[in-house]
Amino acid sequence: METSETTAISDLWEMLQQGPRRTLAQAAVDEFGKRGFHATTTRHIAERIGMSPAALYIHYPSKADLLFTIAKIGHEAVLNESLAAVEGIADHHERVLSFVRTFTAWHAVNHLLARVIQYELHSLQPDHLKEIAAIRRRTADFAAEEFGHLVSDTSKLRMRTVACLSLSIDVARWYVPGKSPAPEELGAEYAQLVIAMLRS
Amino acid sequence: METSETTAISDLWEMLQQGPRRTLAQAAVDEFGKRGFHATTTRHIAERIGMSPAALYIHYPSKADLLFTIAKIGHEAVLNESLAAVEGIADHHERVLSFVRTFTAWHAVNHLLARVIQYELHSLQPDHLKEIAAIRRRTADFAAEEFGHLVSDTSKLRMRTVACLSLSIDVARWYVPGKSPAPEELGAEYAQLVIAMLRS
DNA sequence: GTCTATAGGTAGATAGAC
DNA sequence: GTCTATCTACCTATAGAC
Repeated sequence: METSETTAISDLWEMLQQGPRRTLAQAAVDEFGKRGFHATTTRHIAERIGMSPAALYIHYPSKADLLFTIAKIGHEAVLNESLAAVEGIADHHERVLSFVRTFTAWHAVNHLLARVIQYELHSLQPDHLKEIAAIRRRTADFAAEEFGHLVSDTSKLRMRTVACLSLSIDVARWYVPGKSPAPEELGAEYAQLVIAMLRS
Repeated sequence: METSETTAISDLWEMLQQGPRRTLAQAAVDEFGKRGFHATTTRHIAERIGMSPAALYIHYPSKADLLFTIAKIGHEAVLNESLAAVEGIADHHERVLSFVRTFTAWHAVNHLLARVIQYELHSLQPDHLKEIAAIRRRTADFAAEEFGHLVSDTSKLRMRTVACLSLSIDVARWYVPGKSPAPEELGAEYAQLVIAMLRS
């Protein structure tokens, strides 16, 4: 089965209709990802797309809400792509391979978005964080269930799950397009490493 | 050999004489680590130790310089503890085990400091970043040399080194004292995982 | 060396014209 | 819906008393 990553990635922003609302969110991802949420001003975001800072407030009630929108889209995208990656695969080993390939490649391709959703949780308002945490829990639970089929010692499942997800998430921190390995290559390599970690 | 982690950790701030300069840096680590550099104000830091915001500027020329001081101390501590961890050990396998145990445990014990030094690089001034990058390179080179003795396929050494260091560094992101495994336990477990990754 | 008070700058957000 | 102009608040950093 083709994983049709390109299609999935172009669908990433589908829940925002195309137009200024989407354009602003995409610009904000680049700026937040580069400098961090608090170091980024509404002027940075607006300038990047040739608008005035005031334009942001027509489409979002606040800068904080823009971050929340991005976080929600990003986390739902990771979860949905992970679920889709194992769909129709019966063999546990193959399911884990496909999941880790997809999860890792996603963090490489979308490394700026990934930085925002993984490293700016503390910048979310409490009510926003609560909603985001629920999505993250679903992703972690899914991973634990998949990994569980390959870990014999159940007492080690929790720590191994954290470690395996952690390995792929951290790609967002160091990944440099052009310099780092291609996302699919990295995903394939990391899938092997995760298998080695789970079986050890 | 006892790794005498406690001693090493208490020596972490040795390059700052005890007094307000050290107190300020320690308070800043907690605040920067919790909220991020740009979200933290000089008032947050000063209030935590019962001083006025102005007091900071007696001991540091700027908030940016306080971050640089912290980054330098942190990165030098990681490097020095890593080098010390393998000292006197001849067997390559044992050296890697000891290094990973120490490197991982450091990021757990000092997870707030680790967050600052690993996730706030983009908040450093260009000249400061250059100096910090040099220390990071020494640590990465050291790791690559140690790991190199356990990786047969040399074409994979670079990616494996990134992955193995990445795994331990990301501990700083998710570690919660009391809830997460004890640092030494985590270090021992991660050392096994790294071995599995390198040998696979 | 530490404080209070404040200068100078800039951020998020709003008002009102078009 | 978008802009220009601006308000209010707060942040870094300094001045000057003690």
